[in-house]
Amino acid sequence: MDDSLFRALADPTRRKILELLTEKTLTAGQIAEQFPIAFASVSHHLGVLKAAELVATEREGQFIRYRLNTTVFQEVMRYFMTRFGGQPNA
Amino acid sequence: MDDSLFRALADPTRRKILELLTEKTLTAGQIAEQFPIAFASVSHHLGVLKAAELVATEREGQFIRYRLNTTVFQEVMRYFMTRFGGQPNA
DNA sequence: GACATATTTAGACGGTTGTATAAATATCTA
DNA sequence: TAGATATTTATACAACCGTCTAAATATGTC
Repeated sequence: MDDSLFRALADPTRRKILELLTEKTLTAGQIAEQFPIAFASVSHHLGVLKAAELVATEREGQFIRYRLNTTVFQEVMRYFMTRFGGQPNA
Repeated sequence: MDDSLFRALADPTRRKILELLTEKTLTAGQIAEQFPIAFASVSHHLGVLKAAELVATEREGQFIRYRLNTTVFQEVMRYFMTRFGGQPNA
């Protein structure tokens, strides 16, 4: 399991970004304006999420549109199911 | 969702500890001897896992026995299922 | 009580991380 | 091309994190 994935999930701002993206795709600006921190800081978080392949991007003119990469979430869920989804220990 | 939970999962040594505990319960020493780092460092990791309630402990004479807390894992899986388990976005 | 074993706690240290501001890059419009 | 908007990159800095050694705590044995 890739370490960058869990590290990316370890920050609450990044998890919030992911939750926003479950509703609909959003541009970087639309995401940034929902947080009280600087745009550049949100951009940094987006970079972390993208490096972990939790999100994907597409340029749309001046804008860059972000969407969830659901494939990787399936990997995360499989990780938990296969390792920790069994019977409780004695 | 509690922040300590994802932060606890963000370290590979701690994830390895959790995987060891899926097999059977183990004492702190049995866990520590499986890693190339100092016992005190493993003890620190165990403290983080315990604070996140991913593991629980029980004293057994001189030893302290660690076991998985499967309840919290169910919460983690529910988090992913409810938020990211749906249809891919357009 | 004295000593050995098991484990945690305290304090220190270097590397990483989240944030900020400023500069750079990319696109659009006139 | 010039200027406006959207976004990222560069740089800096304080806070956090993983690790270490040493000391402290707890239990068992003599």
